[in-house]
Amino acid sequence: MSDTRGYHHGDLRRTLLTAAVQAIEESGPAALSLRDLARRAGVSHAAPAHHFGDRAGLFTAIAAQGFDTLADTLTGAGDELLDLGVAYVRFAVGHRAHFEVMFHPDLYRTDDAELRAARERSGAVLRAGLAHRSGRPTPAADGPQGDVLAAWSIVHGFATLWLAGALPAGLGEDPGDAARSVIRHLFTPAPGTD
Amino acid sequence: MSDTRGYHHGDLRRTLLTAAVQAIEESGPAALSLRDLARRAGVSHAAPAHHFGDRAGLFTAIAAQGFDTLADTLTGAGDELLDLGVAYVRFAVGHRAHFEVMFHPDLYRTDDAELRAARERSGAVLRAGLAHRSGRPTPAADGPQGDVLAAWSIVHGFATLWLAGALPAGLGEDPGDAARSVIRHLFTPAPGTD
DNA sequence: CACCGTATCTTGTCGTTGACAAGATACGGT
DNA sequence: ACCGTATCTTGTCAACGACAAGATACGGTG
Repeated sequence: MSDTRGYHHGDLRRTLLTAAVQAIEESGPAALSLRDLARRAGVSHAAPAHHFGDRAGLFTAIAAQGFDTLADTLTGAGDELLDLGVAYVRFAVGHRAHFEVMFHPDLYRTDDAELRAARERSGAVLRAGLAHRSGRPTPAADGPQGDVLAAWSIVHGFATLWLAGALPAGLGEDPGDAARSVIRHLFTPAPGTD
Repeated sequence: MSDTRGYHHGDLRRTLLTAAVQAIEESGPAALSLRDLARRAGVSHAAPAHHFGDRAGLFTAIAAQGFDTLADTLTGAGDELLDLGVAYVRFAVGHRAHFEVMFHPDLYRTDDAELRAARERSGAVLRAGLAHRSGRPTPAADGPQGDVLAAWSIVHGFATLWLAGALPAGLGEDPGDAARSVIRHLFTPAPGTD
C-alpha cells in the first residue's frame, strides 16, 4: 500500500503529500510552505527536501498524482459525451489542489518522467473519450480536432471560472449539475430546446 | 497623465506597476518580489510598500488595471459574437500577467473598491456583448443565461489552456486565429460544415 | 521669502522561508 | 555482527515580507 516502507517516520512521503494537498486547498499553492508541512507532520524542517528535493519537486509529485487521478476518473465516467465533461468538472472542483497545480507548469518540472507519463495518459483518455463519444470519425477541416478542443475548452473554462469564484450566483451548490446545463449548449444549434 | 505627480522619484507607482507586470510575464505571479521590484526601479526596498501597502495591494492594483483594460478591449471588439470571443482570448494572451492575476483572487483583495468597480464593468461589457450578439432575447430555461456562460467558458478555457501550454502543437502562432476555429464549434449542430 | 504640514522615500530590524551542508539514526542485506 | 545506505536532524545563510522610525522634498500659507 505504501511505496516507501516504514522507516523512521513510517510513511513520510505520503503524509507530506496529503498534508500538502490539504494545505493548498486551504490557502492555495503560493502559500504552501515546506517548513509548515514539516511541522504538520511532526518532523524537522529539512525532512521534506529529502523526498522531493525542493518546492518544485513537491509540486511535480502533486501534479503527477493529479493527472493519474484524472485519468482514472475520466476512464470511469459514463458513456455520454456530457458525462465526460461533467466528470472533468467534478474532478477539478473535488480535487482543486491537484487541478490548480496541474495547470500551472511554472510550479513544477515539466520534464519529470513520472509526470510526463501521467499527463500523457490523462490526455489520451480525454481525447479518446471526447473523439469517440462525439460520434464523429474524422475531424473537421478547421485544424486538428477543433471539436475536441472546443469540448475541452468549455469544461476547463467552466471549472476554472467556478474555482476562481468568477461565476455569478444562482448556479446552485453542485458544480456538476451546473456544468451539465452549460455544456449542453455545445453542439446545439440555436435556442435551448433539449 | 499621472495620478501621483512628480515627487522624489517622479512616477514611482506607475513605474512599479509596469515593472511588476513585466516581472510576472517573465516568471509568474508567485515569483514576484517587492524587493526585486524596488531594485529594478532603483529605489529602496521599502518604497513599494508605501504605494501598495503589501504584496496583496500590488496584485489588487494589477487586477483592477487588468479588468479595466479588458473592458476597453471588449468594448472595441467587432460586431460578431465570434469577434468578441477572439478579443477575449487575445487579451488573455497579450496581457497574460494581468489575466493570471485577475483570476486568482487569493492573490489580491476582492473587497477593494476600485477593483470591484473595474471587475463589474468588464463583467457587464462581457455579458451585454454576449447576450446581445447571440441574437437570443430571452435566456433558455436551464439556469441563468446558460448560453452566455457557455460562451464565456469556452473562450476562458481556451485562453487558460493556451497560457498553460497544455494545448497540443499544430495550432499555429496566433492564438486569436486558433481560438476562432475552436469557438466556431459553439452553437454548431454536428459536423464542421460552415 | 520663511515656515509648516504632509506625502514620499530611506534605513534598520525581526521573524519566516527555501536551500544547502554535514552529521546522526535506523533499516536491510551479507 | 557488520556495513552500506536511505532516512531524518541540526545548523547555517541569503532573501523576503512586514513593520517602525527617521530623513527628504514638495505644496500651500502667511
